[in-house]
Amino acid sequence: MTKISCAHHDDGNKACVSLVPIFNHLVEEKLDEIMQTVQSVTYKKGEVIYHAGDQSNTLYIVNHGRVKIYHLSESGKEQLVRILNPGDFTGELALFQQSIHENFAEALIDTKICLIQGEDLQDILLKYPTIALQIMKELTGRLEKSEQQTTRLATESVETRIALFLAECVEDDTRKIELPMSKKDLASYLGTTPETVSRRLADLEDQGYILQTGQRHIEIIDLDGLLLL
Amino acid sequence: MTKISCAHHDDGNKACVSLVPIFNHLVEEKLDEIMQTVQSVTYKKGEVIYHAGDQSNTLYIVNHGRVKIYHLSESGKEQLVRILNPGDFTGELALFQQSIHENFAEALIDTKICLIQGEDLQDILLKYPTIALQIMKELTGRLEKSEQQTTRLATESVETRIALFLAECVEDDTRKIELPMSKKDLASYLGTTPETVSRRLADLEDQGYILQTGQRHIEIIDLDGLLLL
DNA sequence: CGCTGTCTTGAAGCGTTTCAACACAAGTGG
DNA sequence: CCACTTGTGTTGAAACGCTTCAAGACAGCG
Repeated sequence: MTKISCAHHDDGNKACVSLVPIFNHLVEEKLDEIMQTVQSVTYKKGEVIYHAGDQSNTLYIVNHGRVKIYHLSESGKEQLVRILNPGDFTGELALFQQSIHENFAEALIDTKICLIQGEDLQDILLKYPTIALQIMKELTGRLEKSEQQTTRLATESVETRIALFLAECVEDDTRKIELPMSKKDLASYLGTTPETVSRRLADLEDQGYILQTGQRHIEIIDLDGLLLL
Repeated sequence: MTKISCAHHDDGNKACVSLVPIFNHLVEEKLDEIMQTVQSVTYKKGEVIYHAGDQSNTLYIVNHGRVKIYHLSESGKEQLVRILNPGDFTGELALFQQSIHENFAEALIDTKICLIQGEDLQDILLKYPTIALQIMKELTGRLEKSEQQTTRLATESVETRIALFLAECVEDDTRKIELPMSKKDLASYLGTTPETVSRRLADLEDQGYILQTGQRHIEIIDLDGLLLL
């Protein structure tokens, strides 16, 4: 089902590696060296990349496509942890310990992933500390985001969480946003249910803050108002 | 109120730096070098180390004492993000960007903190990549914990969150645990209210899972039972 | 086109919050 | 050392927000 190709047999990998933000400040020669250690795998939409409980010491880097990381609780409730877009990576804990995945990773669309083994990456990091700094930057950013999400779940109402999420989706200039996921997944990410998301969005629309235009399309009418909720 | 001392004027700093897990694999000579860049500050119980909104590019390492990091929402609700014990650090985002604190840091007891400026630390990391790996390990651990906490807030009931928290407080051997914080702070950490914590703990006691012995002391009667909630 | 999954809307039920009152512990000053 | 003060912890009752279940509308895809 999945296609595995070894780095030095696939020139496409070079594009892959150089695509990744954490590597793209490096000169050609170093990139070649790193490529030697990289494998790549492709997944079709809906395929599971790893399961909770799987053991692994591999770093996964999304080359192209889109991946969702989610958790299943004992009671069967799904919680979306994050979405990976091209250049994003996951599995970093595996760098330091033979660890067990807590979450599931699933390809949302056809996706190509680059793999680096923990030991290989550790060698690379010791040799090229600037890469380590890049990864640290990415990790601290993600940590900050995760703690922010924790705080919101703990202290804000669903309406406020939705409003803040929408506000963060706004690109400069345009007032129109496209939701990066289905409302079902959005509900899971925000720690609520699809029904409640639907109701609160309808409320926000009634109150004149937003306009729902299509399945995943929303127009922000009053951004400042949203942020005051 | 707070006492600032420069590293090379205070021999106590050597103990400080070598205490810190991320540094304690280094040889003497490197420690000396790092010490040159370290400042230390002491805070009395209750003093605020930094405020949300403060600008900073400093890494804070707790030498001795205890610090709580918490967030205040617009509505005035407090959310405890984490507790720092000796050897723990915070402010890592500041390494890469002149950033603004999202949270407050407050000394829970008399506390001594070591400070390293972002640029200094960046130099150190490039020179001694093993330190970068240590910090990455710490960051990934914290990220995993934060995502776990997010997931629990999103999918588990207060009772389950309390049960899981208690289970994690259990040291091997003993069944008696000491809560690492007040019940008020625990409520804030778990995203609920002191009243609810009080009620759910009473429930757990009625159901025979635990025994409340003192203000911060709980005896676990049925650990397996707790984990099945 | 008809299937399947996502989205919406309604009504009932439940867990949690809120407010208020009281018990209790720790810390302070007379 | 006790009384006083302050903050934490407990318990009750009412109110609220969210979830759940069920049924129907809608969109995407074979």
